[in-house]
Amino acid sequence: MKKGLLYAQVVLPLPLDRSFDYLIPSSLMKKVGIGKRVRVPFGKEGKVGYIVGFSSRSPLPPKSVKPLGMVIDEEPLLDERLFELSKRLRDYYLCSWGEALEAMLPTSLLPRKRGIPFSSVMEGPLETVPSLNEEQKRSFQEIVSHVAQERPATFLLVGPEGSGKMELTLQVIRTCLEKERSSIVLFPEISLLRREEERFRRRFGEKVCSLHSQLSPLKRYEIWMSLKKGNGRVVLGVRSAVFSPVQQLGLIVLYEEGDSSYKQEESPRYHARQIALMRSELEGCSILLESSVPSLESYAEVERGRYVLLRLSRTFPEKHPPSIRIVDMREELRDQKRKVLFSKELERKIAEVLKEKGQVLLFLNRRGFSTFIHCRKCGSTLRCPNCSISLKYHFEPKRLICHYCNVQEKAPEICPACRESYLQYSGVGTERVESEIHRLFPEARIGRLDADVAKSARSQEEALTSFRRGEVDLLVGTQMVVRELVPQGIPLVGILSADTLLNRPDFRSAERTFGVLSRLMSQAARAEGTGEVIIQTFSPEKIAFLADTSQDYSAFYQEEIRSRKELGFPPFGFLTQMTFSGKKEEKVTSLSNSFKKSLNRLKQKKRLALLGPAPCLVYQLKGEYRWQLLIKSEKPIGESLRKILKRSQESRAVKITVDVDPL
DNA sequence: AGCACGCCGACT
DNA sequence: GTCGGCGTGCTC
Repeated sequence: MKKGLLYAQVVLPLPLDRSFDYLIPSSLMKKVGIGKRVRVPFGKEGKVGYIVGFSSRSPLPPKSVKPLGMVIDEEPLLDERLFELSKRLRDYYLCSWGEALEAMLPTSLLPRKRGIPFSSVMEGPLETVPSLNEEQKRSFQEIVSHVAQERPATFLLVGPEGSGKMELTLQVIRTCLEKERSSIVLFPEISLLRREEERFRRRFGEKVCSLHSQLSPLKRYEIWMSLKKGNGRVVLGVRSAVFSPVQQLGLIVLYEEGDSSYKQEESPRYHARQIALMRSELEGCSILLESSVPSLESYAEVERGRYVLLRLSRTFPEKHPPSIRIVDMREELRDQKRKVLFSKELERKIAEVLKEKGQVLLFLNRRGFSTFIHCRKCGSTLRCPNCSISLKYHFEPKRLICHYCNVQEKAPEICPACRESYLQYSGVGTERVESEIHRLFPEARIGRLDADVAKSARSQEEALTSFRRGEVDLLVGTQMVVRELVPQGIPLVGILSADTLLNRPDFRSAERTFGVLSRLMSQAARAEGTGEVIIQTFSPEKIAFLADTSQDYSAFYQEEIRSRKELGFPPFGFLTQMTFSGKKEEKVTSLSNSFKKSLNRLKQKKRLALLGPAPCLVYQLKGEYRWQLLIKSEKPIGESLRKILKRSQESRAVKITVDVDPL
């Protein structure tokens, strides 16, 4: 410690945009250091905070400054680079410094938070390295030339499942290891990580470690500390592992880079890809983004010459693309005089495939049995008491459930408003599809996979493996079935309502739809015979375009990028979403309006476009009113926004949340 | 965020 | 007469 520095500046794990000064007792003078954790008196209980700086004077009257309790760490938990990263995280995503630091540390180092104990140790003989084909070799050389010469670059590796993306990754990592460089490999979810884990271990043995929430807190802590010491060289993990304290970081890999789980939906609302880019700047590592369907943002970076595009095609088995049928549900409605779940064509096709002992996959992105219940007498709809959302009827557990706050009620026999028994259950979810299939095809063995089934990891895995093994003839599911299920391909894939994907009030809805359609279509690609995809929709023209371009990403890209440019949405400029929430609606609206006025002063200088304030899509959530304000800007506006926030946050009747680069 | 303090409504 | 609602201010 330098002489004469008396006060330590400490940040705390609270949403407070400031630090607190503490006197450094002479006994601790040798132990203090930037980035070290300290126990400090704070309020009633005291807290654990982080030293972020020192000063020789404090603006406070001397007797109101309290001394540090103790210095917890011998060495700072985060080295200079990660400490610097915490500042960038704080500034970019507008959280407090303390929150940023906490997000970077394993939960076992945070007070009052614990993970679920789990342990997996696996050792086996090291695997021999398969050779790459010509196409893979070219991509390999390209990446390795950057990594080896320490010219960091970001690569976008595009290829279908079975094109050897993972093998290529393994070999790049091996080259990194030869250069004493570590790697971080990120997966969207733990189940995907677990699927690849063994392969990594067989290849790299003890150099591999996994870092995720299923490990016991102690294990997590041990792994984290050993990484810091430079022991682990290949880290597998989900989103938060992007902060792994590995030494000599050479490469960060994001598997399925467009997956929305890379975005954290609580403060700090960071995106792992963005953090990877920050680490690349600070530590000079390369980034490898992988996907079967790249995100529009990443592809745009390729077009701008900032990312390097690498393509792989399928190796073995060779697959034939499926035939695609788009069923116009307007005609179906006209012919059958009522809304139907299955078009005649889809029903006939399911019957055919089942008869030939083939498998069927049905996709519908709505869970539950009925998605809304209304009274035919008085017209009222059954709504959640806390949220402005219609309640969904779930056959299991035969109750009405709110998908936002999870409130559950008994399903009423009579209308709660008019007390008559004219309640109609309509709107279709996966449970309803399951029961309908059961009625139409009583012989078929049916499986279902959605968030309700996936509540336990085991039943999720069960649903998948029983379909893979052919123990189930027909699987109905939500988003969770879009990744590859059967390596040889599925003869029939039915998309029951493409409109529920497309008609969402979100500028990314076309991209989302395209992603789901492309992935489902590749599932119907078969090594033997021809698979078929039947898409039911009320907007056949738009869906036809998205389906046709599924084999040609750049055609989709050209069209979509034009509309993004027209509307000024990403990748053209930045988006920041502000949400104002509180129990008193007029306070919420007035604060959101006055916030807009403050922003208006910056409008010219920073070239902002302000959309709203408008009620959120779910404008009542858990009993609170919510309004939002969307800010379009050319560059990040964190700094200006923080200043305005500081002035506006005085009233606590309204909570303000900021989401930078919202999804 | 958590906690204390302080000022107005329905109750043992 | 009290218990308790949540609006406001403070934490080094």
